Amino acid sequence: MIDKDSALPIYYQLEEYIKQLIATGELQSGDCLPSEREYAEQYGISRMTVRQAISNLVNEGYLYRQRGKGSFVSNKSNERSKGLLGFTEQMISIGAKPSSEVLSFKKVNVTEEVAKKLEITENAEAFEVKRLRLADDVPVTLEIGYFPEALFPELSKNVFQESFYAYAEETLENKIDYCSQIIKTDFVGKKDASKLDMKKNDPILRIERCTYLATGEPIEFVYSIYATSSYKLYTEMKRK
Amino acid sequence: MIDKDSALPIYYQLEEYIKQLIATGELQSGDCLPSEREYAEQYGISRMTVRQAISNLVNEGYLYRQRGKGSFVSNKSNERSKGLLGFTEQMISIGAKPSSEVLSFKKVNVTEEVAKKLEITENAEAFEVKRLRLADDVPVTLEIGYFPEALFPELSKNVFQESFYAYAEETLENKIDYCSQIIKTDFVGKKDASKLDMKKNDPILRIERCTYLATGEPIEFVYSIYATSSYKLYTEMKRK
DNA sequence: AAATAAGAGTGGTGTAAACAAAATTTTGTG
DNA sequence: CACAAAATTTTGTTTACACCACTCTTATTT
Repeated sequence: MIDKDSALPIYYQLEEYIKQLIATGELQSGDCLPSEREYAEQYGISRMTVRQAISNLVNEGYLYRQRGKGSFVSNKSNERSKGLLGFTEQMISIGAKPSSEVLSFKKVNVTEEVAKKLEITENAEAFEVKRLRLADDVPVTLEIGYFPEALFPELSKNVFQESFYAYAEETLENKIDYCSQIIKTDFVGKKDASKLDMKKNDPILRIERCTYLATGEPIEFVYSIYATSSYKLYTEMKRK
Repeated sequence: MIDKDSALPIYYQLEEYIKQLIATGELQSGDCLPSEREYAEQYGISRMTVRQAISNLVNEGYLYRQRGKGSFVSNKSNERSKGLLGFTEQMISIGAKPSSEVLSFKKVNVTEEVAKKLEITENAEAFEVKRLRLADDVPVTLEIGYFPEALFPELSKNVFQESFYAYAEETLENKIDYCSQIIKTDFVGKKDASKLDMKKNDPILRIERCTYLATGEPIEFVYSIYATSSYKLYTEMKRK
């Protein structure tokens, strides 16, 4: 269970072990975990190491603690969202087959608005990518994305046939951390309607999304429109 | 700066101190913090205590760490969203004056769908509240909310003139932790249109929101429609 | 029988120390 | 001067311990 000679940290091994118990149902919602001292004694490790494992799982929403009582499994721990996912990842997670049709790919000088969002100087270069994205071959969204040339000098059209998030996490040392979105409604125009198999003036979601690294550095800014007849937007927000 | 005799934990005092340095601009985006050992020595506290403070700030998105280099201030640390906010809190945070008009308030036996969302038995009792909510006296959303009678036996109409989230956090021991939302577009009906100062068939956002405690226990389920001509929905998602 | 006190168990906070791993700086050598 | 090795500095992991605050059960007292 716990291998002290492993290259992986002990607290990480314990984390994965507890996650697995939850996944298999051996630990159910509301169940009380063994106490920190019990874990420490059982595996011959320090209580602080156990605490680190449990603290991480609390931060990730799997567990919660109550002083004087114990640590417990959250009700939703096994069905909580996986957090921020790119379109490709999102489709896979709900069991749909994602695909992308790159409508255009070119290097441009960014507009004032995009420059501001990406925190780069106006007229700096960025890749502009227009994509139609499909779930199980049904078109659900049209996107125009901007990616700073300075961050992704090697960016190519191929990347957008696959998952950009996966590419970005490979290329950059720092992982993707979060995104912020502005959502409003609108009517679909004639051109976009035909691409999305909609009638003109059907309602759409218009979303502006900016994605950031843990450093706070923006890595993409995307305008998109969603046909919500075939797609429901799901978001989760954490308090404080 | 650090008061060892304070009732407040040392790590918490250090957290607040560092947050303040960021807020006042003494620590700017990308700046490197003093090392953990420096902090420990300077304030005569243990390095592990310093680590706890910094770890918490990393989790909250204020800082990020790089092994061998140091701890740094995130670019966005001073302008990150406050996370999940109720309508009242949200309006205050953007400087608008929130108000509520309670259209109806009664105890009902919940429908199958609501029972499922609130994880209570079908036909269990809950308070049903219909509200029109305004920002700076402009109507922006219509809500029908359900609140389990078992959790809030004392719930009264007055609560909904104010902020329900504030009431819930006072009443319950466990704090509100997160919410999940399903968002889609629709056209507004005749009745709702008049209440929201809209024309029939204007586009709206239809949102189903369920709010949970850290235990995973649902405390409210709300159907709402938003007139996004006067209101933009803002969400933030964290990765992993 | 009810109220109180004591004890045991839980997570919360804090210390001191050691070594590992990664990045940087200094030093030594050719 | 340029390059490599060594030392230093950083965060990362882990241990062992001590005491506090809170919750619950049990024993004692009233």
